[in-house]
Amino acid sequence: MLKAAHDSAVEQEDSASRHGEMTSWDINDIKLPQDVSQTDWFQEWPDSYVKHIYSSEDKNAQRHHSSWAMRNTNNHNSRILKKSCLGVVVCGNDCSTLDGRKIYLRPAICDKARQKQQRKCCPNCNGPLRLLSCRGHGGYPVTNFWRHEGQFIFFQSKGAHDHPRPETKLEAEARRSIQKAKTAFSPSSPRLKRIQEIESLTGAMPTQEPLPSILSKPESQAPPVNFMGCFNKSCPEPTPSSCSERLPQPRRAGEDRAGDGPAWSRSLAQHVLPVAKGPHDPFRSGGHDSLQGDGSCGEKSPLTSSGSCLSAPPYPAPQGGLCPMAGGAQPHRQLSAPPRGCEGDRGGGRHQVCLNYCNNDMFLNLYPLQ
DNA sequence: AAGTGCGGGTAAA
DNA sequence: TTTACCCGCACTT
Repeated sequence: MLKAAHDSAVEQEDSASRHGEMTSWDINDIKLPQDVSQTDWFQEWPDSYVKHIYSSEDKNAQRHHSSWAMRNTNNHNSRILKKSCLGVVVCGNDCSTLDGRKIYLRPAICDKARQKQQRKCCPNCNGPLRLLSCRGHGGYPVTNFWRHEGQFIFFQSKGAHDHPRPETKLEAEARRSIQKAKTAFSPSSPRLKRIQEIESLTGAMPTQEPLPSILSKPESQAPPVNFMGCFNKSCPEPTPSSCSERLPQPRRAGEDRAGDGPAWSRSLAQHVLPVAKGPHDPFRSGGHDSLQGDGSCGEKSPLTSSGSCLSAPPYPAPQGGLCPMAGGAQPHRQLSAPPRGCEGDRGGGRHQVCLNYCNNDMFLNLYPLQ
Protein backbone atom coordinates (compact mmCIF):
# COMPACT_ATOMS: atom_id res chain seq x y z
CA MET A 1 0.00 0.00 0.00
CA LEU A 2 2.85 2.29 0.68
CA LYS A 3 3.96 2.17 -2.87
CA ALA A 4 0.44 2.68 -3.97
CA ALA A 5 0.16 5.54 -1.56
CA HIS A 6 3.27 7.01 -3.00
CA ASP A 7 1.97 6.63 -6.48
CA SER A 8 -1.16 8.32 -5.41
CA ALA A 9 0.81 11.12 -3.89
CA VAL A 10 2.78 11.53 -7.03
CA GLU A 11 -0.38 11.51 -8.98
CA GLN A 12 -1.84 14.16 -6.79
CA GLU A 13 1.28 16.22 -6.88
CA ASP A 14 1.21 16.00 -10.62
CA SER A 15 -2.31 17.17 -10.57
CA ALA A 16 -1.43 19.90 -8.21
CA SER A 17 1.51 21.08 -10.20
CA ARG A 18 -0.65 21.25 -13.24
CA HIS A 19 -2.60 23.80 -11.40
CA GLY A 20 0.26 25.98 -10.49
CA GLU A 21 0.55 27.37 -7.04
CA MET A 22 -0.41 24.20 -5.29
CA THR A 23 2.98 22.88 -4.29
CA SER A 24 5.04 25.95 -4.05
CA TRP A 25 4.29 26.52 -0.44
CA ASP A 26 4.73 24.91 2.92
CA ILE A 27 2.34 25.20 5.77
CA ASN A 28 5.08 26.79 7.84
CA ASP A 29 5.84 29.51 5.35
CA ILE A 30 5.53 32.97 6.74
CA LYS A 31 3.47 33.95 3.75
CA LEU A 32 1.21 31.66 1.88
CA PRO A 33 0.07 32.30 -1.66
CA GLN A 34 -2.96 34.48 -1.99
CA ASP A 35 -3.04 34.55 -5.74
CA VAL A 36 -4.68 31.19 -5.90
CA SER A 37 -6.78 30.83 -8.97
CA GLN A 38 -8.21 27.44 -8.20
CA THR A 39 -9.09 25.81 -4.95
CA ASP A 40 -9.43 22.11 -4.33
CA TRP A 41 -12.46 20.03 -3.68
CA PHE A 42 -12.50 18.89 -0.15
CA GLN A 43 -10.58 15.68 0.38
CA GLU A 44 -12.10 13.36 2.86
CA TRP A 45 -9.25 10.87 2.88
CA PRO A 46 -6.10 12.85 2.39
CA ASP A 47 -3.09 10.61 2.41
CA SER A 48 0.61 10.82 1.79
CA TYR A 49 2.40 14.07 1.57
CA VAL A 50 -0.26 16.14 -0.03
CA LYS A 51 -1.24 19.76 0.11
CA HIS A 52 -4.55 21.29 -0.69
CA ILE A 53 -5.88 24.77 -0.85
CA TYR A 54 -9.53 25.02 0.01
CA SER A 55 -11.86 27.90 -0.16
CA SER A 56 -12.46 29.50 3.18
CA GLU A 57 -16.12 28.99 2.34
CA ASP A 58 -15.70 25.27 2.38
CA LYS A 59 -17.52 24.02 5.42
CA ASN A 60 -15.53 20.86 5.74
CA ALA A 61 -12.29 22.71 5.53
CA GLN A 62 -13.54 25.18 8.05
CA ARG A 63 -14.20 22.35 10.42
CA HIS A 64 -10.92 20.64 9.65
CA HIS A 65 -12.75 17.47 8.85
CA SER A 66 -11.12 14.24 7.90
CA SER A 67 -12.49 10.77 7.70
CA TRP A 68 -9.31 9.52 9.24
CA ALA A 69 -9.58 9.65 12.99
CA MET A 70 -7.50 12.70 13.67
CA ARG A 71 -6.99 14.19 17.07
CA ASN A 72 -5.86 17.62 17.91
CA THR A 73 -2.20 17.92 18.75
CA ASN A 74 -0.73 20.89 20.46
CA ASN A 75 2.00 22.38 18.40
CA HIS A 76 2.06 25.58 20.39
CA ASN A 77 1.23 27.50 17.31
CA SER A 78 -2.19 29.03 17.30
CA ARG A 79 -1.99 29.88 13.63
CA ILE A 80 -1.50 26.34 12.47
CA LEU A 81 -3.79 23.62 13.67
CA LYS A 82 -2.08 20.30 13.87
CA LYS A 83 -3.81 16.96 14.09
CA SER A 84 -2.38 13.49 14.31
CA CYS A 85 -3.90 10.22 13.24
CA LEU A 86 -5.19 7.78 15.80
CA GLY A 87 -5.15 4.83 13.46
CA VAL A 88 -7.93 2.32 13.40
CA VAL A 89 -9.56 -0.04 15.86
CA VAL A 90 -9.45 -3.63 14.70
CA CYS A 91 -10.63 -6.92 16.07
CA GLY A 92 -7.99 -8.63 18.14
CA ASN A 93 -9.10 -11.92 16.65
CA ASP A 94 -8.80 -10.57 13.16
CA CYS A 95 -12.28 -11.84 12.47
CA SER A 96 -14.28 -11.25 9.34
CA THR A 97 -17.94 -10.67 8.88
CA LEU A 98 -20.07 -13.11 6.99
CA ASP A 99 -19.53 -11.16 3.85
CA GLY A 100 -15.81 -11.19 4.31
CA ARG A 101 -15.26 -7.77 5.63
CA LYS A 102 -12.87 -6.86 8.35
CA ILE A 103 -13.67 -4.83 11.39
CA TYR A 104 -12.26 -1.35 11.12
CA LEU A 105 -13.81 0.82 13.76
CA ARG A 106 -13.16 4.48 14.16
CA PRO A 107 -11.08 5.25 17.20
CA ALA A 108 -12.84 7.66 19.48
CA ILE A 109 -11.15 11.01 19.35
CA CYS A 110 -11.69 11.83 22.97
CA ASP A 111 -9.11 10.11 25.15
CA LYS A 112 -11.62 8.96 27.69
CA ALA A 113 -14.00 7.72 25.07
CA ARG A 114 -11.18 5.86 23.40
CA GLN A 115 -10.24 4.09 26.59
CA LYS A 116 -13.83 3.13 27.04
CA GLN A 117 -14.03 2.00 23.48
CA GLN A 118 -11.11 -0.34 23.90
CA ARG A 119 -12.74 -2.07 26.79
CA LYS A 120 -15.57 -3.04 24.55
CA CYS A 121 -15.70 -6.09 22.36
CA CYS A 122 -15.68 -6.72 18.70
CA PRO A 123 -19.20 -6.28 17.41
CA ASN A 124 -18.69 -9.22 15.13
CA CYS A 125 -17.00 -11.93 17.16
CA ASN A 126 -17.09 -10.49 20.62
CA GLY A 127 -13.35 -10.68 20.79
CA PRO A 128 -11.14 -7.94 22.14
CA LEU A 129 -10.68 -4.76 20.21
CA ARG A 130 -7.28 -3.46 19.45
CA LEU A 131 -6.13 -0.03 18.47
CA LEU A 132 -3.87 -0.17 15.49
CA SER A 133 -1.98 3.05 15.79
CA CYS A 134 -0.82 5.02 12.83
CA ARG A 135 2.90 5.02 12.19
CA GLY A 136 2.93 6.40 8.77
CA HIS A 137 5.18 9.33 9.40
CA GLY A 138 8.60 8.08 10.34
CA GLY A 139 7.12 5.74 12.87
CA TYR A 140 4.84 8.42 14.22
CA PRO A 141 1.28 9.13 13.32
CA VAL A 142 0.46 10.92 10.13
CA THR A 143 -0.05 14.58 10.85
CA ASN A 144 -2.37 17.03 9.20
CA PHE A 145 -1.96 20.76 9.33
CA TRP A 146 -4.58 23.39 8.78
CA ARG A 147 -4.03 27.06 8.36
CA HIS A 148 -6.50 29.77 7.51
CA GLU A 149 -5.06 32.60 5.48
CA GLY A 150 -7.23 35.15 3.82
CA GLN A 151 -9.85 33.55 1.66
CA PHE A 152 -8.17 30.20 1.66
CA ILE A 153 -7.64 27.33 3.99
CA PHE A 154 -4.33 25.59 3.50
CA PHE A 155 -4.03 21.93 4.25
CA GLN A 156 -0.90 19.85 4.41
CA SER A 157 -0.53 16.19 5.25
CA LYS A 158 2.70 14.57 6.35
CA GLY A 159 3.04 10.83 6.22
CA ALA A 160 1.18 8.00 4.55
CA HIS A 161 -1.32 6.09 6.59
CA ASP A 162 -0.06 2.57 7.18
CA HIS A 163 -3.37 1.14 8.26
CA PRO A 164 -6.80 0.59 6.82
CA ARG A 165 -9.35 3.30 6.81
CA PRO A 166 -11.62 3.44 9.81
CA GLU A 167 -15.29 4.13 9.64
CA THR A 168 -16.07 7.70 8.91
CA LYS A 169 -17.31 9.83 11.68
CA LEU A 170 -20.87 9.56 10.57
CA GLU A 171 -20.69 5.85 10.18
CA ALA A 172 -19.39 5.59 13.70
CA GLU A 173 -22.14 7.85 14.95
CA ALA A 174 -24.71 5.84 13.10
CA ARG A 175 -23.38 2.68 14.62
CA ARG A 176 -23.61 4.13 18.08
CA SER A 177 -27.15 5.17 17.43
CA ILE A 178 -28.01 1.73 16.23
CA GLN A 179 -26.49 0.24 19.33
CA LYS A 180 -28.49 2.59 21.47
CA ALA A 181 -31.60 1.70 19.60
CA LYS A 182 -30.86 -1.94 19.94
CA THR A 183 -30.36 -1.55 23.65
CA ALA A 184 -33.59 0.34 23.87
CA PHE A 185 -35.30 -2.51 22.10
CA SER A 186 -33.90 -5.29 24.15
CA PRO A 187 -36.65 -7.59 25.42
CA SER A 188 -36.52 -6.02 28.84
CA SER A 189 -36.70 -2.55 27.49
CA PRO A 190 -39.59 -0.60 28.98
CA ARG A 191 -39.67 1.33 25.80
CA LEU A 192 -40.19 -1.75 23.75
CA LYS A 193 -42.81 -2.99 26.15
CA ARG A 194 -44.63 0.26 25.84
CA ILE A 195 -44.54 0.05 22.11
CA GLN A 196 -45.79 -3.49 22.25
CA GLU A 197 -48.60 -2.37 24.46
CA ILE A 198 -49.53 0.31 22.02
CA GLU A 199 -49.22 -2.16 19.27
CA SER A 200 -51.52 -4.59 20.95
CA LEU A 201 -54.03 -1.84 21.46
CA THR A 202 -53.96 -0.55 17.98
CA GLY A 203 -53.14 -3.77 16.30
CA ALA A 204 -51.74 -1.74 13.54
CA MET A 205 -48.10 -1.30 14.07
CA PRO A 206 -45.95 -3.55 11.99
CA THR A 207 -43.02 -4.63 14.02
CA GLN A 208 -40.61 -3.84 11.31
CA GLU A 209 -41.40 -0.25 10.86
CA PRO A 210 -41.14 1.66 14.05
CA LEU A 211 -37.50 1.25 14.62
CA PRO A 212 -36.09 3.67 12.17
CA SER A 213 -38.20 6.43 13.48
CA ILE A 214 -37.12 5.78 16.97
CA LEU A 215 -33.44 5.79 16.43
CA SER A 216 -32.07 8.20 18.87
CA LYS A 217 -30.94 10.95 16.64
CA PRO A 218 -32.84 11.96 13.57
CA GLU A 219 -29.74 12.83 11.71
CA SER A 220 -28.29 9.48 12.51
CA GLN A 221 -31.06 7.55 11.01
CA ALA A 222 -30.66 5.70 7.90
CA PRO A 223 -33.18 6.98 5.46
CA PRO A 224 -33.49 4.28 2.91
CA VAL A 225 -32.62 6.13 -0.18
CA ASN A 226 -30.95 9.24 0.88
CA PHE A 227 -29.03 7.72 3.65
CA MET A 228 -25.90 9.66 3.21
CA GLY A 229 -27.39 12.20 1.04
CA CYS A 230 -28.35 14.63 3.65
CA PHE A 231 -27.78 12.49 6.55
CA ASN A 232 -26.50 15.41 8.42
CA LYS A 233 -28.28 18.57 9.19
CA SER A 234 -25.12 20.42 8.52
CA CYS A 235 -25.58 19.51 4.93
CA PRO A 236 -27.89 22.19 3.76
CA GLU A 237 -27.80 21.12 0.22
CA PRO A 238 -27.30 17.84 -1.50
CA THR A 239 -23.66 17.99 -2.17
CA PRO A 240 -21.75 15.16 -3.69
CA SER A 241 -19.89 14.55 -0.76
CA SER A 242 -16.96 13.46 -0.59
CA CYS A 243 -16.64 12.40 -3.65
CA SER A 244 -13.96 12.52 -1.41
CA GLU A 245 -12.25 10.04 -3.46
CA ARG A 246 -11.91 12.31 -6.30
CA LEU A 247 -8.74 14.10 -6.87
CA PRO A 248 -8.43 17.53 -5.52
CA GLN A 249 -10.22 18.54 -8.57
CA PRO A 250 -9.54 22.18 -8.80
CA ARG A 251 -12.26 24.69 -9.03
CA ARG A 252 -11.99 28.30 -9.74
CA ALA A 253 -11.34 30.32 -6.65
CA GLY A 254 -14.47 31.95 -5.51
CA GLU A 255 -16.63 29.64 -7.51
CA ASP A 256 -18.78 27.84 -5.10
CA ARG A 257 -21.94 26.45 -6.32
CA ALA A 258 -23.75 25.63 -9.38
CA GLY A 259 -26.16 23.14 -10.26
CA ASP A 260 -25.10 19.73 -11.27
CA GLY A 261 -26.91 16.95 -9.59
CA PRO A 262 -25.12 15.26 -6.80
CA ALA A 263 -23.08 12.39 -7.98
CA TRP A 264 -23.58 10.48 -4.81
CA SER A 265 -27.27 10.32 -5.37
CA ARG A 266 -26.81 7.80 -8.04
CA SER A 267 -23.87 6.03 -6.68
CA LEU A 268 -25.57 3.55 -4.49
CA ALA A 269 -24.29 0.15 -5.25
CA GLN A 270 -20.94 1.06 -6.41
CA HIS A 271 -19.08 0.13 -3.36
CA VAL A 272 -16.63 -2.69 -3.64
CA LEU A 273 -16.38 -4.53 -0.43
CA PRO A 274 -13.09 -3.76 1.16
CA VAL A 275 -11.51 -6.79 2.60
CA ALA A 276 -8.59 -6.17 4.80
CA LYS A 277 -5.80 -4.80 2.82
CA GLY A 278 -2.82 -2.75 3.37
CA PRO A 279 0.50 -3.11 4.96
CA HIS A 280 -0.54 -2.77 8.48
CA ASP A 281 0.96 -5.21 10.82
CA PRO A 282 -1.69 -6.43 13.14
CA PHE A 283 0.87 -7.69 15.53
CA ARG A 284 2.66 -4.48 16.05
CA SER A 285 2.96 -3.52 19.65
CA GLY A 286 1.38 -0.53 21.15
CA GLY A 287 4.44 1.61 21.07
CA HIS A 288 4.07 5.15 22.11
CA ASP A 289 0.38 5.17 22.35
CA SER A 290 -0.46 4.92 25.95
CA LEU A 291 -4.01 4.21 25.05
CA GLN A 292 -3.18 1.14 23.14
CA GLY A 293 -5.66 -1.60 23.80
CA ASP A 294 -4.79 -4.06 26.46
CA GLY A 295 -6.61 -6.80 24.73
CA SER A 296 -8.95 -7.32 27.60
CA CYS A 297 -12.58 -7.41 27.01
CA GLY A 298 -13.88 -6.56 30.36
CA GLU A 299 -16.89 -4.53 29.55
CA LYS A 300 -19.74 -6.10 27.76
CA SER A 301 -20.88 -3.90 25.02
CA PRO A 302 -24.56 -3.35 24.80
CA LEU A 303 -24.39 -4.98 21.48
CA THR A 304 -22.99 -8.20 22.65
CA SER A 305 -24.52 -8.41 26.03
CA SER A 306 -27.84 -9.09 24.51
CA GLY A 307 -26.41 -12.20 23.09
CA SER A 308 -26.50 -11.16 19.52
CA CYS A 309 -24.69 -8.87 17.28
CA LEU A 310 -25.87 -6.93 14.39
CA SER A 311 -26.77 -9.61 12.03
CA ALA A 312 -24.29 -8.32 9.58
CA PRO A 313 -22.10 -5.79 11.22
CA PRO A 314 -21.67 -2.73 9.14
CA TYR A 315 -17.97 -2.52 9.46
CA PRO A 316 -16.09 -1.41 7.88
CA ALA A 317 -18.93 0.50 6.72
CA PRO A 318 -18.55 1.41 3.16
CA GLN A 319 -15.55 3.52 3.25
CA GLY A 320 -16.69 6.42 1.47
CA GLY A 321 -17.90 9.78 1.62
CA LEU A 322 -20.64 11.16 3.50
CA CYS A 323 -22.49 14.09 2.33
CA PRO A 324 -21.71 16.11 5.38
CA MET A 325 -18.13 15.74 4.68
CA ALA A 326 -18.78 17.81 1.75
CA GLY A 327 -21.26 19.95 3.42
CA GLY A 328 -19.40 22.77 2.01
CA ALA A 329 -18.97 24.11 -1.32
CA GLN A 330 -18.46 21.39 -3.78
CA PRO A 331 -21.73 20.78 -5.35
CA HIS A 332 -20.89 19.66 -8.79
CA ARG A 333 -18.00 19.40 -11.11
CA GLN A 334 -16.90 16.07 -9.87
CA LEU A 335 -19.52 14.55 -11.98
CA SER A 336 -17.15 15.09 -14.72
CA ALA A 337 -14.15 14.42 -12.65
CA PRO A 338 -12.22 11.49 -13.95
CA PRO A 339 -12.39 8.47 -11.72
CA ARG A 340 -8.73 8.00 -11.94
CA GLY A 341 -8.26 10.11 -8.94
CA CYS A 342 -9.82 7.67 -6.62
CA GLU A 343 -7.57 7.38 -3.69
CA GLY A 344 -9.28 4.18 -2.93
CA ASP A 345 -7.52 2.60 -5.81
CA ARG A 346 -4.49 2.66 -3.73
CA GLY A 347 -5.91 -0.01 -1.60
CA GLY A 348 -6.10 -2.36 -4.47
CA GLY A 349 -9.18 -1.34 -6.28
CA ARG A 350 -11.15 -0.82 -3.18
CA HIS A 351 -13.22 1.70 -4.98
CA GLN A 352 -14.06 1.67 -8.53
CA VAL A 353 -15.56 5.00 -8.87
CA CYS A 354 -15.02 8.29 -7.33
CA LEU A 355 -18.41 8.54 -5.97
CA ASN A 356 -20.06 8.35 -2.71
CA TYR A 357 -21.57 4.99 -2.28
CA CYS A 358 -23.87 6.55 0.20
CA ASN A 359 -23.14 3.73 2.49
CA ASN A 360 -25.90 1.75 1.09
CA ASP A 361 -24.58 -1.45 2.40
CA MET A 362 -24.18 0.02 5.76
CA PHE A 363 -27.80 0.84 5.49
CA LEU A 364 -28.60 -2.64 4.44
CA ASN A 365 -26.57 -3.93 7.28
CA LEU A 366 -28.17 -1.75 9.83
CA TYR A 367 -31.69 -2.68 9.02
CA PRO A 368 -31.43 -6.39 9.60
CA LEU A 369 -31.10 -5.76 13.27
CA GLN A 370 -34.76 -5.14 13.32
C1' DA B 1 -21.25 11.74 25.82
C1' DA B 2 -18.22 12.75 22.46
C1' DG B 3 -15.84 15.97 19.41
C1' DT B 4 -13.05 20.04 18.95
C1' DG B 5 -9.67 23.53 19.82
C1' DC B 6 -6.58 25.87 23.00
C1' DG B 7 -2.79 26.08 25.81
C1' DG B 8 0.29 24.69 29.84
C1' DG B 9 3.44 21.41 30.59
C1' DT B 10 7.05 17.48 29.96
C1' DA B 11 10.34 14.60 27.46
C1' DA B 12 13.38 13.23 23.88
C1' DA B 13 16.23 14.08 19.94
C1' DT C 1 14.67 24.23 18.94
C1' DT C 2 11.60 20.96 17.22
C1' DT C 3 8.47 17.36 17.67
C1' DA C 4 5.44 14.30 20.08
C1' DC C 5 2.36 13.73 23.55
C1' DC C 6 -0.19 14.23 28.13
C1' DC C 7 -3.52 16.74 30.50
C1' DG C 8 -7.26 19.92 31.70
C1' DC C 9 -10.40 23.28 30.33
C1' DA C 10 -14.14 25.44 27.72
C1' DC C 11 -17.16 25.13 24.27
C1' DT C 12 -19.96 22.77 20.67
C1' DT C 13 -22.56 19.09 18.67
